[in-house]
Amino acid sequence: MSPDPQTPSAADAVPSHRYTAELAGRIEKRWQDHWEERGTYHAPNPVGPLKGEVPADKLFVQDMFPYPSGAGLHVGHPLGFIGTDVFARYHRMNGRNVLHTMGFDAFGLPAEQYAVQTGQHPRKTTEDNIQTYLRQIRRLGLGHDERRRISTIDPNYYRWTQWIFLQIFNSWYDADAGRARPIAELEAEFALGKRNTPDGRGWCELTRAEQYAVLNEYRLVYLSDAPVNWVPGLGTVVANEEVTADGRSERGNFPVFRKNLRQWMMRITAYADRLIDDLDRLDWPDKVKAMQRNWIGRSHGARVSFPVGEHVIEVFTTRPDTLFGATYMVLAPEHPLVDVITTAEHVDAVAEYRRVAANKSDLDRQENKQKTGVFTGAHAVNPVDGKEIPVYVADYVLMGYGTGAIMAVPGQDQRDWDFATKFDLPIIRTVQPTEGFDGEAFTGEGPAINSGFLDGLEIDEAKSTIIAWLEEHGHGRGTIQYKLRDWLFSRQRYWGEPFPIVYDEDSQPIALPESMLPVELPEVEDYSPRTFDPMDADTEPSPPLSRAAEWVEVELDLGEGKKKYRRDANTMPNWAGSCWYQLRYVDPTDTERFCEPENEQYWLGPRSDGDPGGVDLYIGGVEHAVLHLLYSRFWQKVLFDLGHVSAEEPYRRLFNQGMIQAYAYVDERGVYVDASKVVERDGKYFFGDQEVKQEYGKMGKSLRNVVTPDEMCETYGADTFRMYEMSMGPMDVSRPWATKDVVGAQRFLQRLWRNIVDEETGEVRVTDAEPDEATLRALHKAIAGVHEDYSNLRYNTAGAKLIELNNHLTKNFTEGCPRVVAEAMVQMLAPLCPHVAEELWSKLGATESLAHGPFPTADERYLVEDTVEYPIQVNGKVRGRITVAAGASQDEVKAAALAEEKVAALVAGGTPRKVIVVPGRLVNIVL
RNA sequence: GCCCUUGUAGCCCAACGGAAGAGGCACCGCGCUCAGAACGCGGCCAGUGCAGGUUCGAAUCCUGCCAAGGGCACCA
Repeated sequence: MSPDPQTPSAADAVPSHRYTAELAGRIEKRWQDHWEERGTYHAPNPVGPLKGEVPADKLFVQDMFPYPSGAGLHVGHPLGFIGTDVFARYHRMNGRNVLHTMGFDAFGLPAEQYAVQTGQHPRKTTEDNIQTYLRQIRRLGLGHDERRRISTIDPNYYRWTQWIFLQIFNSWYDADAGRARPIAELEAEFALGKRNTPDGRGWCELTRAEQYAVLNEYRLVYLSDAPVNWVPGLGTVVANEEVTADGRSERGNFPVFRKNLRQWMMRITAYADRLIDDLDRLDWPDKVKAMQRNWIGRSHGARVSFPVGEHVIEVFTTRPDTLFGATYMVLAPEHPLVDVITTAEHVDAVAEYRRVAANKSDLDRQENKQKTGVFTGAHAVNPVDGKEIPVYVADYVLMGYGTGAIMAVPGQDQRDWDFATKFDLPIIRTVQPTEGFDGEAFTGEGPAINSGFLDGLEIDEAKSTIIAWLEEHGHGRGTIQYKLRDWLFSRQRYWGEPFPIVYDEDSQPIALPESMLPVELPEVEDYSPRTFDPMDADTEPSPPLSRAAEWVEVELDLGEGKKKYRRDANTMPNWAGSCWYQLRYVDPTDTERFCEPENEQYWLGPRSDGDPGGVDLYIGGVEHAVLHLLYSRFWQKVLFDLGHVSAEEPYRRLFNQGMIQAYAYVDERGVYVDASKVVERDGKYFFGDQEVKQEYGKMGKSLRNVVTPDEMCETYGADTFRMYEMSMGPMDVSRPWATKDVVGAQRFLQRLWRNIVDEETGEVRVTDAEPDEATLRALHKAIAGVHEDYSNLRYNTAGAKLIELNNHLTKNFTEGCPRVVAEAMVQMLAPLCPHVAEELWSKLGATESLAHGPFPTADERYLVEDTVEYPIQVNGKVRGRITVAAGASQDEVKAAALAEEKVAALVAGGTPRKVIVVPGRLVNIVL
C-alpha cells in the first residue's frame, strides 16, 4: 500500500489504532467480503427461485441503468448510487424488505466503436468494462443484491426484450376501449364481420398476405416508409428524441437528414393522452413533468376546411375563434396540394422557391427568421364569410406539424403579422387588444371583434361557439393535435437486440413464435456500422447484420412446413433494454416468464387507490427526461393493458440528482492543464510558476479535471468519500467538487472513532455511565432529526446532525462516552458510512450485522424543553428576553414579556396596540 | 423570444412566515507538543442578487429587474 501522501514521514507517530485511510481500507474490504459471503443484502421474493420470508413492508429503490463505459467512473457518477444506497440502508435498518441492485445497459455504440478500433468483439470489451465497473462500485460499499445483477446483452435478458417486442407487435390500440388489445381479437372482429375491411370485402375473401397487410396497419409496431432521421456520420437512423434542437444527432453531433426509409416504428402516439394525463399521478420533479408535457405537445384546436376550386385545404389551428381574421393561407413547401393548385403563371416561381427551401437545412430555417414565401396564384374561400383569400407557399410552415397548412391570422399571430407586413397583406384584428396595447399581433385575452356572430365573446367561449358552428356546417371539427411522433425503433447497428421478425417471399413481416426466442446475435466478420461522409445525405443505411448472409437466410417451420425466410437485419435502439429492466430486477432468473406476477405485484404493484404503482424511488440524471422515461412508461402501459403487469407506471417517484462539476484550468495557449496540480495564491491560480485561468464545467478527460472514486477510496476510504459526497449539499443540487474539503469528513469519522475506540490500544472506551440530561437531549434531538432527514433525502443535514452530536460527545466525555449514546450514534451513522459503523458495532459487542437494524427511535420526553426562552421584540426589534415554563399559557407569556425591564421601559405605561405571542418562538409587541 | 430552477460569510451549504447559522473547508489565536496536525479549546467572517409590495414580523409569500444554470424554440 502506498504511504498516505499527507503524512509522509510521521507514519510511526500515528497511533496504531487511529482511523486512517489505511485502516479504513482494511475495515471496508473485510465488511464487503462479509456482506457478500452472507448475502446480507439479498431481498427475498414472494415466489420463485428467490423466494423467502417477505415482510409486507417493502421498498424498491433503483438507480438509472448505467452504461459500463470503458472510461471508468469519476466522482460524479456514484452520487446517485450512494444516495439510493443510503436511502435503502436506512429503510432496511428500519425493518423493510429492500430491493436494491444494479445491472448494466450494455448494448450501444461506444462498445462497437471501441471494438472497431481494437479488433475485439464488442461483447469482450463490454464484459471487461462491466468487471471494471463492478470492482469500482463494490469498493463504495453499495448494498446491492448481487443475485439480481442483469445485463441487457445477456441472451437470457434480451430474449424477454424480444418477447415484449412481440407482445407489442401482436397488439393494436383500441381507441374506444382506451387500451391495447391482442391483435388476435382484432382479427376475430374482422372475421366475424364486426369490423369492415378497408375495401369492404369479407375477411375470408382476402389472401393471407392481404390479411397481414390489413392487420399491420393496426399493430403497435409497424413498418413505415415515412421520412426518418438519417445520420450518415453514424451510419444509422435515430429517433426524433435523439435529434437536438439544431438538427444534429445527440450522439456524435452529426448532421441529420430527413429521408424516406422503410423502418420499424412504435405507435407511442396512441398513448399520448395517457402519457400526459398520468403524469399527474406521479411523484416526479415538475421540471421533468413539464418537459414530457412539452414533448408530447398536446394542443386543443380545430381542423378547418378551406375550399380552393374543387380542392380543399385542411388546416389545424388552436385559435379557431380568430377565423374571421384569416386574411391569407400558407402551405408548407412540401405540401402535396402545392402542385395541384398553383396557377400556370406562378409555377416557375413556386418551383424555384420549393427548390431553395428543400436545400435549406433545419438549422438554416431556424437561424433566418426573416419570413420568405411566394404566391401560388390560387385563392381559398374562408368558410365563415365566403371571402376569397390568397394562398402562399412559405417555409415558416412546417410539413411535419398539424396538416402542413395554416390559415394566417396576422392580427393575433406574430409570425403571420411579420409575413403579412412583408407581403403587404391585410390585417384584421379579431380580439380587442387591451387598452394601451401598442404591439403588433395581439395574443392576449379580450372580447372578439370584427367576427360576426362571435363579437363580444371571450376567447374560450368564442372557440367553442365557432367549433360548434364548423361542425354543424361541415366545415371542420374540434380536434387535438400532438407534437409527439411515433417512435422510430430500428437502428442499423450490430451491437443491439436483433428483431424477432422474419420476412416471407411477399416481404410480409412475420413474428417468430416464443419458442424460437432468443434470436441471438450472429458472429460477423465486421461489426462496424457502415458510416459515410457526415454531409452526404444521398447515402443508404447498411446494417452490419445484413452482411451475415447465412444468418439472414433461414429455413424455418412456422406452421406451414419448412420454408425459406429472411431475417430482419436491423437491431433495436439502445433504449429497448432499459424500458423494462425494473421488472427483471424483480425476477432476474425466471426462465418461464419475464417476471412472475406475484413478485411484480409485491414489488411494483399499486399500494392504494389511484396509485399507479412502480419503483418506490428512482434516482438518476435529468438528461433522460424525455427519452428513457417516456419510452419506459409507454412499454409499461402496453404491458399493463395486456394484463402482464399490475402497475400502470414504471417509476412512482423520480428524483434527479445534481451534477458534480469541477474547476478546470487553461494556460495562455488555451490548453488544459492537470487541475490537481494547480494551486491558488492570492486569488490567482498557478500551474507551477505559470498563471492559469479558472473555468468550471463537467468532469472529463479533455478538461483534465477528473477525480475518481478509486483515488478517493485510496486516500481517504470509502466511508469518508461517501460521507463527504453526501454532505456537500442537497442531492438535487449541482455543485463543484473540492478534494481539499474531503478531509472534513475524514476528521469527523476519526473523532467519532476516537470517542469509541482507544487509538493506542484499540480497546473500546465507552462507559456504562448513565448519560446526563443534556446529552440525552442532544441524542434524541439528533435521532428525531436524522429520521426526518434520511426519509427526505436530506443527507447533508443528517450528516451535520451526527457531527453535532459527536462534537457534543468529544467536548463532554474525554474519558469515554456512555455506551447507549455510542450505540445509537453508530446506528445512525450506518446508512452513510456502513463499514465503519459495522466495525464499531461489532467492537461494541454485537455479533450480528447492523444492516437490518436496529435503528434508534427518539424519546419524546427529551424533545420537549422544561423552560423556553422567548425573545421579546418591540416593533420588530429584539429588546429583551424572558424565560418561562414550557407549559406557560399565552397570557402568562404576554404578562411576563410586558413585565420585562427593558420592554416595560419602552412601553412606558402606555397600552401596546398589539401583542403577538408565537408559542415556543417569540413575543412581538407593537406600539 | 418563451418556460423552469437557483442566488445566504472567502468557498460548499443550514434555517415550520418568528432571534440569520446546523455542519464542513479556508483563515486566526491559545493549549498539547522537540516539532507538526488528519489533536483539544476558542475565535473571525454574511444581514440573505437588486428594487418594490403583503405582514406585527420576510432569506422564506407576491411583482418587476439583474445574474447563473437547464429545457424548448417559426409546433399554427
